[in-house]
Amino acid sequence: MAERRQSTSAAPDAVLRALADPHRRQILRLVQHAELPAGQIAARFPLTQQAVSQHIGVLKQAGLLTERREGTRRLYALRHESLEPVRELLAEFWPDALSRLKKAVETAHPRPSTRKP
Amino acid sequence: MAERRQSTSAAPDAVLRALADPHRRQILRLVQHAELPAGQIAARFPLTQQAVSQHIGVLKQAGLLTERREGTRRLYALRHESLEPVRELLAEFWPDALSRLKKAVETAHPRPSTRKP
DNA sequence: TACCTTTACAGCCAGTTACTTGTACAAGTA
DNA sequence: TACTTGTACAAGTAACTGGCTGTAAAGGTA
Repeated sequence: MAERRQSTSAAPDAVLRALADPHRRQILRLVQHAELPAGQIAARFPLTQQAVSQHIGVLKQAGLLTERREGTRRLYALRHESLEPVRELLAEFWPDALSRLKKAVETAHPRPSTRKP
Repeated sequence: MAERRQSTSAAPDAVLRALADPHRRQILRLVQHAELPAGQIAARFPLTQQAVSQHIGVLKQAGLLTERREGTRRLYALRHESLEPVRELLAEFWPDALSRLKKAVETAHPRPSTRKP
């Protein structure tokens, strides 16, 4: 069973499972606006470097992180597009959320007139 | 040892973990538009009734399902609002997705004028 | 060269998950 | 009452997860 999706997103399983951990979400927060080396990420947690490295591995495998090597360091950053499966899931199960998001966007960044004729 | 997860906010964890399983997502698809008794849900899967019952339990515990008893049967339905943590997560990590959703909504349901004062 | 820094890999372990089979219980029906 | 149906609860198990410690490898620096 479990037929393959032909969407740009692979199985959403890995993405959702990766996101279902507070440590990993915190890692994403740290790298969502700028790259950070693994060591600096690890320093923010009450875990060993190795444990954080494993979390990074999970996020990387889910496609949520980009990795760039610079000398001995590895710089990580959030790959925003990889959240596409989450958006699809929301669109499928809670289409009403779309309009709520729409309102939120309009309130946050009101545009003069961007409506379709 | 290994101090267990000190959940910053345990809310999204249960929802995301519950959603990170294809069987459970399929259950949600079955009940997203209409109630269904547990037995009819179970009949759609190549699993035992008990296994599906456990999946339903996970979804219920995450707040994703409502339960209504009718005689010996228990009718389940998707509780859409429980996807709120998913929406929040998307808003936090992929704000650009909001405008993409906004466009999708505008294309689907163009409104005359519904702006906030 | 030797040493240090940065990071991942390997192996171990306890707790969790996703199943299974067996059973109990509540609510209809004969 | 006894029987059937619909469903959850209980206990067992293999595989997975998330932490740990120890170690190796890649790349700088003296």
